[in-house]
Amino acid sequence: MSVKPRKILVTSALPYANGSIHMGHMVEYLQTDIWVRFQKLRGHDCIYVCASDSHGTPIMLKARELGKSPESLTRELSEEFVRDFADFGVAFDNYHTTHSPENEALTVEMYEALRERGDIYTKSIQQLYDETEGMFLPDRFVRGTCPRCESEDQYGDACEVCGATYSPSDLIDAVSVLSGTTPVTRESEHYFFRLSEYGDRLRAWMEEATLDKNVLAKLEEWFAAGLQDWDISRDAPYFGFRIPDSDDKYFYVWLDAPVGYPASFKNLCDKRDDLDFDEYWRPGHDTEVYHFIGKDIMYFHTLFWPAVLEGAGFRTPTSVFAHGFLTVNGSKMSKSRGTFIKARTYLDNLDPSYLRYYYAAKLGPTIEDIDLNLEDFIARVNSDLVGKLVNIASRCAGFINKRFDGKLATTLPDQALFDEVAAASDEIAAHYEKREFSKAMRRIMTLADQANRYIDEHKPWVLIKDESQVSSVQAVCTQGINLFRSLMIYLAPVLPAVAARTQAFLGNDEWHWSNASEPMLGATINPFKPLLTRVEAEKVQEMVEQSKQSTTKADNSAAHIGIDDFTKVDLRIARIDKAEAVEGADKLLSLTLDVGDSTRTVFAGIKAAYRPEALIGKHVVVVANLAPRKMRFGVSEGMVLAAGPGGEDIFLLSPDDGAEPGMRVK
RNA sequence: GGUGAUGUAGCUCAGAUGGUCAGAGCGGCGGACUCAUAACCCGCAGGUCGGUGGUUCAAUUCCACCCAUCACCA
Repeated sequence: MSVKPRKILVTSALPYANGSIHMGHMVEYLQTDIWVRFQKLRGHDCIYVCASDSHGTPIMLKARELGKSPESLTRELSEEFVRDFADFGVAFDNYHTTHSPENEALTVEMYEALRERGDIYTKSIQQLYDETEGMFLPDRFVRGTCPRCESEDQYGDACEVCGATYSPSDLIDAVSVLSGTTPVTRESEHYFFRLSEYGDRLRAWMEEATLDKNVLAKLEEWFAAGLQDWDISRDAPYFGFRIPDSDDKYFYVWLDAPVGYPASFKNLCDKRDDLDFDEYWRPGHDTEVYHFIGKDIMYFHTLFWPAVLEGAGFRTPTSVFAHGFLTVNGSKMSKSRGTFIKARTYLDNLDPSYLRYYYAAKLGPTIEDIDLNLEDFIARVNSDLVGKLVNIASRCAGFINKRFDGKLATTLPDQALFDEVAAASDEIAAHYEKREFSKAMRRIMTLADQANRYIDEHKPWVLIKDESQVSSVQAVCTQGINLFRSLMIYLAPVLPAVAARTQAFLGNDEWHWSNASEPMLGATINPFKPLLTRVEAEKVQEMVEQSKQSTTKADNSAAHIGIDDFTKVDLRIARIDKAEAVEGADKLLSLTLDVGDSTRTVFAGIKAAYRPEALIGKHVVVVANLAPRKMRFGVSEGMVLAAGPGGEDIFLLSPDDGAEPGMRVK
């Protein structure tokens, strides 16, 4: 190609190092990897960097819970991440960590540049403080009763029941998740970044960044609400970088996390002598920088990050590409259903090529969620990849190998058909470039259908029986193999492993995107071995089962308790005297219980499983000394024991005949 | 609660300044073939395009409201 290669730097969002990589994460890494491989195949200089996001309160606490230092926790997880990604064929040019000297240096440099400009100021704020733990509490570490709907046990930032948003101090009966004690309000000096001053520059940036319309809509929404300054500091104890000139203030993890992009790139520059950091991160160069992210972190990447870069004298991203979330079988990933599938669990059972293709077949450039429907996954992969695509090579290779000594013909019998496939090159490339992977896959599969139809029409298995027609068998199969080869080149970004096997099959064929338009003739190919085998439904089932197991194991691993702990729970037999639906509650039944010496009212979330009238007279087990809870519908004075995942599958515990209300369970 | 997105055949998804825009793949059914990892080829089935109103000669496509799902609210 005569076109000058573009210089492109691509990133995926940094995985947070406090848990394993799962199928949802993989949407992003596979989407990015496919795009990067496409750019490389086109001959561009494309660099793909990533890193582990290694700071913040959740990591600090997770490490403490496991009895490790945050450094070793994040190092171990990073090693796990790297293995998972590599096994999925995600080919980073560099993988680093945000807990690195490069990141600290760049974060401090940006901070000081912003401070010099006057874009940093301090302000005293009030925040909840856990006196037992000796630390300020992030919103998610405070729970209590929603101030609006009075639902209990809600997070400090929002109510999951009524959707209200508020600050932790608004909660009724707020409790620290860490110590269980009631937090107090304390003042603390925090550092703020004047994001509010950046409205015009951000607007200018979003014009030139050619963002997806959904991203733009979201940005407009935020602009309409008004840009607020950003609190970039956190109090000690905190796992992160200390703010210069301060003893006990740290940079908020979201300040240094995106700096991990240039920091990882810096780390790569130090290892290679053909890369210039400034060419990619200072203004005034014609390099391109793209961030692939999930739709949940758009705020950080389209407002804070460009503003910080702009203010600190760095270049802003060329664009930010946001994708949607993953659902499995139509719902959020669920541990109890076995659809919360870790990357490693998948790899233990299935070929990564399957998932790469399946995601590609569903991904577009929008923030729409995509669904991993496991039945559809099996059907789609087997039908498209094995039945259609690989089949083209499989049905031609035998003839070439057995009858023609592996030698391809020197001309194509149907140049027009080959030209049609070659002519799709630009269209498919345009789809890849715009991240319209699903359109690219559809186009490629339509061409695969044509290839199969061609073979069907020319019937080499019939021709081979007529000695005078033998040479046309070689021609037809050479046509088929060339059609297959071109399609595999188009698919190489999605299926690098299958592409590599194909290249070996074709005699170590070297590939560039443009090779798809040039037939391979007269060459000798190798014996055909299956390039990809079918997805086995049992393996998929096995993967789901293992995903269920890994969570039950976690449930069972709860620490042992002593008999003293158990006897603290006052379990009593109770008889249901009255049961009725609660007005306005979808799940609750109001139960009036006879517990021997008294009656009490208990709300139980069993409406979907039991009809009220069927419960009257039934004996159940109740936690009698549970602190009364005020609910929207009244006070619940205990808890009825039941098992099951929920919904219609809830099963009340009941004693054998003879047990009387008030008897203690022990 | 506010804001945004999504809701099209059993499944996964395309689609249009409003008028051949009711489609593809898979599944299903029927047929053909036997080179191929029971793959491939031909044909059929058929969903009032989430619901209710409205604008219009005409709406799945525009508007309003409602319902469901997802996300964000720094």
